Amino acid sequence: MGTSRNQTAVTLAQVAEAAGVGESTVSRVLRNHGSFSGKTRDRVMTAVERLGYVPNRIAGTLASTGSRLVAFVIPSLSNIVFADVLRGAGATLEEHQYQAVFAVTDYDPAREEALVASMLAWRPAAVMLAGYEHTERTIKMLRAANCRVVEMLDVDGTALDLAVGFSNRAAGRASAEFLLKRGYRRIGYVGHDLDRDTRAGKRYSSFCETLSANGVPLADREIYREASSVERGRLGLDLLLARTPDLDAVYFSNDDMALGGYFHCLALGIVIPSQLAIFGYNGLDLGRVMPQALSTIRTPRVATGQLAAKLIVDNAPSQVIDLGFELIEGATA
Amino acid sequence: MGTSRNQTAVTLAQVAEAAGVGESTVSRVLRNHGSFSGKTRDRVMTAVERLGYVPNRIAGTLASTGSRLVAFVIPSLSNIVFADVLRGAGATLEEHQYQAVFAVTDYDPAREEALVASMLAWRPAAVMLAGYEHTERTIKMLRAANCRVVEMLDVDGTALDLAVGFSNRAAGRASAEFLLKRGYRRIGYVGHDLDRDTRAGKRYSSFCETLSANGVPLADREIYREASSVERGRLGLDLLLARTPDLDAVYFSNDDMALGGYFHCLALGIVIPSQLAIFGYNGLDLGRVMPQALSTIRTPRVATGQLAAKLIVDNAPSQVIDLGFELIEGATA
DNA sequence: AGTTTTTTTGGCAGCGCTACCATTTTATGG
DNA sequence: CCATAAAATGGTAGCGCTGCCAAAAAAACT
Repeated sequence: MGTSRNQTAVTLAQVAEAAGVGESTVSRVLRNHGSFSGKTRDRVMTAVERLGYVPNRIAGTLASTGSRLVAFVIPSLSNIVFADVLRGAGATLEEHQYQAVFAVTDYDPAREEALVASMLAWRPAAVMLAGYEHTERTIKMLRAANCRVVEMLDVDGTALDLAVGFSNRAAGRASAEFLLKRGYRRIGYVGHDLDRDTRAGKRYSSFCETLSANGVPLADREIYREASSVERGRLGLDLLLARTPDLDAVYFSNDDMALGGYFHCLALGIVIPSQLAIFGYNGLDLGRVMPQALSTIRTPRVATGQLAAKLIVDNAPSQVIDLGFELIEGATA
Repeated sequence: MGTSRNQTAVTLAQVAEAAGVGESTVSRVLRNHGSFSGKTRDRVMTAVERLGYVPNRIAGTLASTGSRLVAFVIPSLSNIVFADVLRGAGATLEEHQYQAVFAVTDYDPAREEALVASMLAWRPAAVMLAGYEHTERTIKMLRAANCRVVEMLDVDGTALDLAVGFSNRAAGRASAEFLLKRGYRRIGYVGHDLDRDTRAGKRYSSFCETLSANGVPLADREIYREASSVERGRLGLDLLLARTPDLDAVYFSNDDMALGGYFHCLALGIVIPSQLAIFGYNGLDLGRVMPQALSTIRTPRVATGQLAAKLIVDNAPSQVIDLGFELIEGATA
C-alpha cells in the first residue's frame, strides 16, 4: 500500500480556517475571480501552499453551472487519424482549462451508443464524435442532452450541431479522377471494413462511381472485414493480384494499407508505378520519406481537432466547416 | 444553436417523484445495489425511460467515497506505444465502470507536473504515468494524493506504488549483444531526444555500455533533439553515413526511426543486411510485413495497459511487474 | 466629520447524488 | 396467531464547492 491513502484530502474550508478568512474568499482568490486585497491573497496562497491544498473539481463542477469536460467518443486509438485529432484538440482545450475525457468505440455503432450514454453522465460541455453515422438512440440522447456536439472528419451529411472535417466523397472522386488522368484503366481496390468505417465506405463508393461514370469500372477489389493495417494491405494486394494480375493501379483505403501494398511490390519486385501504381489516403508523414513518395490525399487531421476545440471554447453557433484536403501526386501513381 | 440547450436536466428527485418512490430507492435500483422489489424496479425503470433520465456522475462521485476516474498522463499520442497502452487499459477499465481521462505531456517533465496537479483535482482513483522520471514536486503531489499510482513501460528504478513494464536497460543490452553475436563491429546509433524520452535514453546508455564492455565502442551516433519519426530516422541515417560511411550496423531508438533508415537504404541501394544492418525497438506489426522483416525487440504494450488497469480495479498491493520483451531476429540484422 | 461610493469579505443555500439509519412491510417459524 | 427475522423503503445529512446577497471595511467626496 506504500503511499498514504485513505487520509481525507484538504478542503477549501480548512484552507479558509487556516488563512483566517471565509470560504468564499478562498474560492475567489483561487479562481482569480471577483475582488480581494493583495494581503488576503498572500495569506490564502500561503495556507494553500502549507496545507498542499488541491481544489476538488468534482465539487466545483457540481456547484457551478456548465462543466468543462469535453468527451471524445472515437472509433480507435491505433488509427493515427484519431490520435492526430485528439492532439489538435488537446492544446486548445487545455489552454481554456477544459478537460478531455475519451472512450473508444472500435467502429461499433452500438458501442458508440453505450459510450455516449455513459459520457453524458459526466455532463460534458461537448461530445466529439467521428462522422455522421450514429444510431437513432445516440442521436436522440445527444439532442436531449444539454451540450454541444461536434461531428468530426466528415461533412457529407446532416450535422447534429457542429461539424468539422472534409468531404470523403470528394476525396474518393479526386483519387479516381487522378488515376484516370494518369491513364490507368485496370484499377483495383484494397480496403478494410467499409460497413464500420463509414468514411472509408464513402470514399470507396464515390471512387467507384467516378470510375464508372468515366467508363472504367473497378476491375476488382479485396475487402477485409477488419481494421486497417499495414499487414492487411500487403495481404490484400497479394490476393487481389493473384486473382486479377493485369491491374495497373490499386487504390487503398488508407496509407497504412497502401504501405503494406508497397512492401508487397518491393518484396515481389513489382516495379512502381510502371508495372503497378499505388494510391493511398491520409497523407501520413511517412509517405514523404518512402523511397518513392506515396501518392495520396493529405487530410487536415490536426487542424480538424484544433478547430473543433476552438468552436467549443468559443461557443460558436451551429455550422459545418469543410477544411478540404490536398492531393499529393507523389511517385507511386 | 440548433439543439435544445439550457434546459435543466432531469434529476433523480424528479424520477422518484414520477415513480412515486423515495430518492434512495431510485438510487438503489439504478445502481442495482441494496434490495428492492421487482415491481418497484419496474416502476422506477419506466419513469427513467419516460423522462429520459441520465444519472449525474459528477454528483454521484462527490457523494460517494472514491471516484472511478483513472487519469492517464502520457508523453504523446502520436507514438503508437501510448495508444497501445491506452487500448489495453481501456477495455478493463470500461468493464469495471471506470472512466479514463487523459492529458499529454509532450515528454516535458514540467508539463507533466502541471498536468498531474490538474488531474488530481478530479480526485482520480489512479494516476497512470510513463516511467519513473518525474519532478520532485510531481512525486510529492502523488504521494500526498489519496490515489493509486502506476508507472508504466519501465521497471528500471524505484516505483512510487505500482509499476508495470519491462526493462529498457535489458532491452538495450540485448540489442547490443545480438548485434555483437552477429559479428557487427562498426556500430552506429540514430536516435531522438534522449533527455526527454528517458526510456529511450536508458536503452541507449545500456546499449553503449554493453558494446564498450565487449571492446566494441559505439562508432558514431546521430541524435535529434526532437520526437521520433520515420522522417527523422531517414535523415539521421543519411547524416550518420555521410560522416561514418564504414558502419556495418545501426541501432535505432525505435521502429519508426528504423523504418526511416530502411527507406533510406532502399532509396540509395544499400543492401540490407550485408552492407548495413538495421535494428529497431518496439516490434510494431509493420515490421513483420516489410520486405525484410525488421530485427527489433517486441514490447508488450497492450499487455502493460491491461495489467495496469487490472491492478487498479483489483486494488492490488504495491508491486513492480516486469512483463519482459521478445527479441525478434528478423532479416535486417 | 459626515456621506456616498467602491472594494472587500463572510454566510449560507444549494448543485444531485449516496450512505446511513429508522421505519414499514413482508416472510418465516413455533 | 404472535414473535422474530428479513426484505423493502423513505428521510435526510452531508460530499466540497460556487453563487448570491448582505454586511463590513476602505476609499472618495462634500
